[in-house]
Amino acid sequence: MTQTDAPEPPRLLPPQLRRAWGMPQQPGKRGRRPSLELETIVAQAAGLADTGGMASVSLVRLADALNVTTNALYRYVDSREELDVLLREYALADPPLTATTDDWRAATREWAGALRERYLRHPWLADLTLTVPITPNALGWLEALLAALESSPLPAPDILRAATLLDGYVRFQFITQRDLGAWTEHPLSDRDVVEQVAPLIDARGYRRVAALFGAGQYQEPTIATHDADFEYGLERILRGIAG
Amino acid sequence: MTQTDAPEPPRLLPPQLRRAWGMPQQPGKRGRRPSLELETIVAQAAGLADTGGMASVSLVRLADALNVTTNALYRYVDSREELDVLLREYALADPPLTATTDDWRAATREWAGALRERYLRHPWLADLTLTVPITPNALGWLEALLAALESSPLPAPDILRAATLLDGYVRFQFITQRDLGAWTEHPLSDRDVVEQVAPLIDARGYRRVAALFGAGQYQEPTIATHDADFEYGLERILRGIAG
DNA sequence: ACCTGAACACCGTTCAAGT
DNA sequence: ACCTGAACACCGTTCAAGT
Repeated sequence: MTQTDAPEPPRLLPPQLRRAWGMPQQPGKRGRRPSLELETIVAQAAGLADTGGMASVSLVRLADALNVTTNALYRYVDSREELDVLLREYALADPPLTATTDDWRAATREWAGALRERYLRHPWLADLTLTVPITPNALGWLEALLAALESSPLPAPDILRAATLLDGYVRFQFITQRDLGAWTEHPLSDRDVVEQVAPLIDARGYRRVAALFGAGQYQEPTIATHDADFEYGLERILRGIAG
Repeated sequence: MTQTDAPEPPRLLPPQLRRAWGMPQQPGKRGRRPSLELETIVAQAAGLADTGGMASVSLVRLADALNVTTNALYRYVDSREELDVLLREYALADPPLTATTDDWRAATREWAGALRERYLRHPWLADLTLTVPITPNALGWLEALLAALESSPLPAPDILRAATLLDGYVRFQFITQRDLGAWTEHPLSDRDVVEQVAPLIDARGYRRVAALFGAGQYQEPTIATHDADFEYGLERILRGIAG
């Protein structure tokens, strides 16, 4: 007896995606009612991350903050990995509305600025493993960017590449600034260290790097320079795209 | 009694940097001779990472592979964090020689290609936390890029920003391709899933994303398209920089 | 069906020995 | 000075209960 005439049960999305897409897990089953909502769990996790960074988010601490046992969380989430996916979705909630302007540069700049704000608000967003957008909010951001680029001179096959370039730029630019900032606050950035390293740099013959060190370009970035640096790279990319 | 007339002992670099710069730790002290070399430890760690990814590198497994106790490693390395710094240096060993050409675009392309090869050879390089270059090999790469950009039309204050842009581009471009590739091999990329997600995308009104899905642009990137995608973004950046 | 208690196989790190 | 043994405070995850 073959299986062919038994109608294929509609294959479900993997649970990870199902949850991210907000689909009910086991609709209408009965028994003890859950004491938590998935949303409050994710919100709590985001709160922990906002306060102490991604390093302070663990299932143990999360459960603790929710007054539950660690294991109880596995009723709501399949794994730590899925929690991360949901955290990403949380930070990307309410993607910007599709722009209606004809000025694709302005629309793209607006998009990039909005995404950058998400990173600034939830710096841990940069710590989540980059994944191909397949979840609703991530796709919402992609949709908005595609809309912005629609009036650009780009040929169709280049639009996704340009979108990837822009999305990646916002991300890595934020990371660079964040880590550079962390370094500046770090004891290692003491003038002392720079003075210690300088002769080593000279010894290696890195004269261009030495010049940068000498010019103090490695020190004390301010918010103003942060914004200017962000704009700089974005502008170059826009010009490059415009061809 | 003040401390002022006691000559300040020459402040040493933090041990982390000292080791990365190859300076002897406690020169000439005597006692039991070390059974390991720092270099073999780092090489072994890199080997583990090459084989099983960054996730398979732990002090426990590393010590095991070296036939030592975990704690013994602390004679050579201050912390796991320092091991990561040294791993980065390992992957960036022998930075490219400073280019002598006048063609800054060609030189920059060459630089970017060389860095990309490092990522391809040691994919875990992308998993290490990005830090401000203060170690010899990282600075060597920066020096080479600054040299390449020297004949460009960039004003001096923009050179470091352009360098950051290029360095970041190679990194995030690699990450994007790697993760997209991992996703394509992943069961989630089944045609089934795409078919499952498609109606959800429609329901959200993401018509541009839906078009991409329909066109199959989300599927099966090849090495050829990888190279082409890399070139695409690099070319845009170069054009943007050239102004 | 939910939640707990107990347990497992891992982490990185520290301390008090031994040689 | 090096290395070991033992211990600590953490991880994520699984299983067998209890209600």
